[in-house]
Amino acid sequence: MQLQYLTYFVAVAQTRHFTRAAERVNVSQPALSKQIATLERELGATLFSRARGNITLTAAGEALLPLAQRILADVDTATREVQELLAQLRRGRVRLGATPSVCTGLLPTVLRDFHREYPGIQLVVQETGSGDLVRELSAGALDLALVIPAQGGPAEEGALVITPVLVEELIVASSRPQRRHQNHAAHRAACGCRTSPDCRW
Amino acid sequence: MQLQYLTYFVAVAQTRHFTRAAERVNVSQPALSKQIATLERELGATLFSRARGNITLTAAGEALLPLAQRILADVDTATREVQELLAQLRRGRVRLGATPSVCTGLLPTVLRDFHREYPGIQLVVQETGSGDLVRELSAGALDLALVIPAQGGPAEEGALVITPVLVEELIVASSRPQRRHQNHAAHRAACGCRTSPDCRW
DNA sequence: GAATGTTACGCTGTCCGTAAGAATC
DNA sequence: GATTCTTACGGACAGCGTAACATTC
Repeated sequence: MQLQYLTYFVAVAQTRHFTRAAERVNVSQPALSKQIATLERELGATLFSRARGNITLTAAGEALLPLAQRILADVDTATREVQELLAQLRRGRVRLGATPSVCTGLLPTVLRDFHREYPGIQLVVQETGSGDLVRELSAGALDLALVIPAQGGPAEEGALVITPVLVEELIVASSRPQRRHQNHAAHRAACGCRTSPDCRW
Repeated sequence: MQLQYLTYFVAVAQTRHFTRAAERVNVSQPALSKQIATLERELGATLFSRARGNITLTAAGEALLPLAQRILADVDTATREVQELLAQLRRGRVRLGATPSVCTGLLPTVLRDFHREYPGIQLVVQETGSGDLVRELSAGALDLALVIPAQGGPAEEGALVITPVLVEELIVASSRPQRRHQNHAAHRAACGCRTSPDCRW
């Protein structure tokens, strides 16, 4: 099954005329005729009753028409929706908060990549501590904040949504041989992974 | 836009894996990969975030998925509905009544053609006068009757639906020169055509 | 013979599979 | 080095347009 078939089918059904349908879909009349024949063969059903100068839909054609129209409309909607989404993604403003360590270590690369992909998005970055960031987020002064969660792992904070993004290993360097910091195992158990599935860093 | 694109797109969206999606739709992985790329180029939007071993939908992909699924489901429904309709058309019974003149002149050819196209339809033909036919039709003993309408042309008869099918010229043959029967002009005016648009005889 | 749909035929573009490449773990 | 996605390339096939044909008015 091809979308083209349905386009041609609907054109003929609406014009009740092969030649005029061909003009409407900008194709030669024999090409359209053949595609309709292919569709009919594929369905195993005659779709049009070809009386000279009086093309009408058969029962099978009547059954197909509404679905064909809906399918074509959906295809149109699909492309349009994606386009509209892109248009929205291409302009706007994001107020992002982050801790000093994040701002120094991770943000520069991420912001560069983001700006390259969405040059129309205005980025406002605020650098302060995790506590302040959460408060400003709650107050609506920020859209997004990269914070270091309190001991015990991520948890819901009122109306805020928290998504684990990155788990870092903290290593104790010492002059005496020593095991890795025990919190590491706890972190992995809490998060289930080293890097969140949503994280592209 | 091709339906194939949407099929491949949905497969990748559901498996979150190009290789496994390719297996599911029975195509080589590079072929699928290329089609997805074509779809993305056509929409002007990236649909998947390709992180190694962690394919996820982008916002555009999320927007497209439900519509793509609906379109594919509709295509499936369309073919199935036509098939079911055909199955119904292929078996059944029609009780047809007709006047003696119709049974003699027109029916044989029509019945032969009809039976050739719908060999599974059982045809029961009853031959009697127009009055009786209408009565039996009203009583539900017939499904269809070919009658000669009362003078004055076709009209609604209770719950019956009447469709003009054929207008015949009646010629007076005489030893003296004479005009065509005057009713002929009246008939044409009433019916608007010599043969009804629905008539293939 | 004019109008209209179908069949025939060669051409082009699209899609496919195999093979090679690139990137990540 | 194994896995996984992308790029390259040659072949097969579907769809197109022109032309010829068939049919009906």
